[in-house]
Amino acid sequence: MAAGSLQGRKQQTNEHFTRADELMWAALDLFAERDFASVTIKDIAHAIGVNTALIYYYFESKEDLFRATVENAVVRALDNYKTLREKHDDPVDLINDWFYNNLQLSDPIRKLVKIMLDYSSSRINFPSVDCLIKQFYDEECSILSDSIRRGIAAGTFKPADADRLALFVSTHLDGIMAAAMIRPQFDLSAAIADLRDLLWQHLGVSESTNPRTAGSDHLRSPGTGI
Amino acid sequence: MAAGSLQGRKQQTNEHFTRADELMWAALDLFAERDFASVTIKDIAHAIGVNTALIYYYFESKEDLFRATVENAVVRALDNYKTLREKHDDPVDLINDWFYNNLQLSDPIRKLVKIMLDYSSSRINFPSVDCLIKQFYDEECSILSDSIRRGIAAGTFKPADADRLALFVSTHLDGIMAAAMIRPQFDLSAAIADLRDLLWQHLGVSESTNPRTAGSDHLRSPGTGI
DNA sequence: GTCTATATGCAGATAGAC
DNA sequence: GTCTATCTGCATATAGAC
Repeated sequence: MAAGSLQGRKQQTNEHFTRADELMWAALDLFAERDFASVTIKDIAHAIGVNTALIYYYFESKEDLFRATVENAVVRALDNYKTLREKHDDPVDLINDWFYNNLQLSDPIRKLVKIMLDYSSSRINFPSVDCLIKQFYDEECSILSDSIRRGIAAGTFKPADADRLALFVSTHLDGIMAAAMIRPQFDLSAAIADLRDLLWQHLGVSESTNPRTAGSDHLRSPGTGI
Repeated sequence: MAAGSLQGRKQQTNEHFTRADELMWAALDLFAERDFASVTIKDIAHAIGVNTALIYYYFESKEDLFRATVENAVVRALDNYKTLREKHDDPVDLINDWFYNNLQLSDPIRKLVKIMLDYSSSRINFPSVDCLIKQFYDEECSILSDSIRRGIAAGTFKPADADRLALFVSTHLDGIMAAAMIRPQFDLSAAIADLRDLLWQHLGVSESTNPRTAGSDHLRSPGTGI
C-alpha cells in the first residue's frame, strides 16, 4: 500500500508536515487551478522543489496522488464542519457562522468544488472519494436543515421545508463558487451576503436580531419594507 | 486561417452539416464529458469515424478546434436566448419560458457550463471566447432583469432590486448545473422548479396566475400560507 | 529519502499519396 | 477531402546509485 493512503499511513505527528502532506498541498493547488490531465507530476514535484521520482516513493501513481489529495481536502472540509457544529448551540448563530465560514474560506472551498467537479467528470473512480463527497454535501445540508428545523421548533423561524431549503442554499453556494470561476469580476462576498439575507428573509428572521447582516438587504429595493 | 474559424468560414448552407460542424459537435460532447487535456484528437476523430489527420485539414491545432467549439456552443446559446426574447411580450411568460427552456435544454446547458468552467481554469485564453462568455451571462441576466423591471413598472411584481435578483437567479442556475455534475442523484428538474417558485414568491406573483407552477411550492411547508 | 538516468508509450502534428 | 506513414516531444513510471 502506498504511503499516501489515508487508511494505511501512520497518523501524522501534527507538529510538522510530512513530505506526503507537502505533495498533496501542492497537488491540490495545481489540480484546482488546472485539471488532472494537464497537471504533470513534474509540475507538482517542482512546486515543492523535489525530483519527480520522489512522488513514486510516496504514492503509487499520479492517480493515487490525486485520490489522496481529494480525500485529504474533503476530510479537512468535514473536520471544519464538525468544529463549526460543536461551536454553536443557537441555530441562528450556527447558520450565520456557516455563511461567515464560507466567506472566509472561499478560496479553499472554491478549490474543493473545482476538484470535485473535475473528479466527477473524469473516468477516474474511487469508491472512497465518492463516499467522502457524498458525506461532505450531506453534512453541509444537514448543518443547515437541522438548524432550520430547530429554529422552526423554537418558533424563531417561520415554517418551511427544512430539507429543501437547505439543499437550495447548498446548491446556490455551488453556483457562487462556479460563478467565481467562470465570470470575470464576480463579487463572491456580495453573493454570499445576498444568499444569507434571502435565507433570513425567508425564515422571517429580522436583520436587527443579527448584527452581522444589518444594512445589507440587497435583493429588496431600498425604502420598501416588503 | 483555419477553415473552422467563425469569422473566416463561409456561411454554412444550413441544409446539411459540414465536416467542421460534425467535428465541433463531437468535440463539444467529449470536452464536456471530460476536459481539454484528457480528450485526444484521436478520440474526436474516431467519434465521427474519420482519421486524426483530417482534424488538421479543418483546424489549425487542437486548441483551435477547442476555441471554435466553445465559440460555436456559446453562439448557439445566445441565438436561443434571442429567439426566446422575441417570442414574448409579457414578462411573466418570458421568465416562465426561460425556466422551461433551461429545463428542456438542461443537458446542452450543463455541457456549456462545464466547458466554460474548463476554459476559465485553463491557461488557454482567447479574447473572442472571453467576450462571448461575458455576452452570454450578460444576456441571461438582462432577460431576467429587464422582465423584472417591466413587471415592477406594470405593478404586477413587488418592488425589488432587478439586477441583483437576476444575478441571484443566474448564479443559482450555475449552481444547479454544477450540482448536477458533482452530486449523485441530484434532481435537476425539482431544483429548477424550486428556483422558479422562489422567484415568483419573491416578486409576489401568485401561483394561480401561472398554471405551470401550480402545486409546486416546495420551499414552503404545506398547509402554511405564509 | 532523494537523486540521476532512462525505458516506454502515446499524443500532437506534418508530409505526402490517392 | 481523406487517408497512410511517420516525426517529435513529452509525460508517466522504473532501476538503481548515493
